[in-house]
Amino acid sequence: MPTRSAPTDDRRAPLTRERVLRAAIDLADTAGLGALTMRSLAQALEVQPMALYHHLPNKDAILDGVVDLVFGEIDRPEPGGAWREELERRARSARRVLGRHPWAVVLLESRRSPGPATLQSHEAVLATLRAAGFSVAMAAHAYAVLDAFVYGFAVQEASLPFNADTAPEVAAAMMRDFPVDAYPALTEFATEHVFRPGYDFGDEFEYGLDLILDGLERVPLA
Amino acid sequence: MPTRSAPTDDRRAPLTRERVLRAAIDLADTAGLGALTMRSLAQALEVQPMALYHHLPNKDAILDGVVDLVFGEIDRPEPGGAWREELERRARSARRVLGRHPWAVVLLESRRSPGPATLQSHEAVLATLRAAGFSVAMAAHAYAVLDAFVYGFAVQEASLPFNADTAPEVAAAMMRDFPVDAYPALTEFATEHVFRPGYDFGDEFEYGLDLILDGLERVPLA
DNA sequence: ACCTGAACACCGTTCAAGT
DNA sequence: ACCTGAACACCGTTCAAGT
Repeated sequence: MPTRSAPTDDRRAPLTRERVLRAAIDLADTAGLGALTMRSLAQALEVQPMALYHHLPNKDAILDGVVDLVFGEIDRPEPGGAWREELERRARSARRVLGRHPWAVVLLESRRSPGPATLQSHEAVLATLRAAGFSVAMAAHAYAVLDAFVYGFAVQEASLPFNADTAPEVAAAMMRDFPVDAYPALTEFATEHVFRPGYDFGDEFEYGLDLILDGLERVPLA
Repeated sequence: MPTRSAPTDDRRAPLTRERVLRAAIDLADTAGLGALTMRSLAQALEVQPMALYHHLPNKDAILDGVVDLVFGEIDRPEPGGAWREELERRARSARRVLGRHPWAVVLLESRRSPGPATLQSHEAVLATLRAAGFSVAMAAHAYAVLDAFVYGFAVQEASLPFNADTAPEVAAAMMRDFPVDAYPALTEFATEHVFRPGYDFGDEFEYGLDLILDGLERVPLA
């Protein structure tokens, strides 16, 4: 180990594109996307705001870069492997990564200039499907339905006002002034299922993923 | 008809919550979500920015209100009807509405305080599933996978940099400096399918919707 | 080559005031 | 009751300058 303090004194390391993007992700993870401003990012890096513009052209480029790093965290399927297992692994990884970076969910699918990690991710999925015998048209169908589900689920999960642990308190608060008569099915749904101890919305992910993969398995590949 | 000019001189009508929200939707439809600021909204209503605060507490409340109006545009399924047809109709309607208001896609599932139209929408879906014999647990599965797909698809569609008409030009521009060797599956996918005349990403919606509804039909309701 | 300081044209929002 | 004017504490970004 040449330098023992590499991880701690990197506030003094020279600014690089990489360091700026990593700091941006840290900031969004801890304080949310709204707290990610050029000024707060500069402060986190102990530098003046204008120093950032020397490494990235503008804030949009920072968001593009950050999205590509997040895409890079998602496991890629192995072309040539069993397609169902490989796509399952990728889907679960995507959900896990987006769980770590909930602020990234709205960014991921809305950026217009994909970076290399994003392209490699798409490449790996398509190559896996083609290697398994899917026609180009069927691969398009499969990818569209799978990705819509994975991202849609991540959006819903990221916006839940509670998790499995905090559900009881949130439930009590919501029910206090909820017009139960106007929404009987919703009330039944909440009181008898969603807010019961043991219910975890996250479990719906595996159900939906299986349903979609079952459907893709049943259909002719060409 | 008591007043012949009701639709045209409503710039002079008194400000109401309703008028503010309608103007906000118009502004976002024509100029995007980024152009929706308190100041631009006030200008569209020919009023000073601070006048808005008399009808809505803050910008967040405007976004909440706008989301609820958009939810209100989505057809609700009829409980007691054939569940598959009813949910299909709702899903198609949701996609159409989100196509009209692409800026709303990122807002719809990320707001924390649902309005009455949002609650009625959820109520109608759950009531339809329950009336068709789905158990509460199965209704939760069905709703989660369907909604994740519908919103996820809308997100993807809203962020496509092209539509069926403009695809050829966009394709040519993208291919000019695309590293085809690094992404062979992606290149094949683009040149032999997605950018071919006649391909419409929107058609993937019907494929995925059918696949999911087929899956739900096959599964026991309880 | 890399960073800074001051400024510009924006934000959402508060507060005190007008009618 | 409803709207306004001026101000505050923020934004992203440009431009000219420092080392």
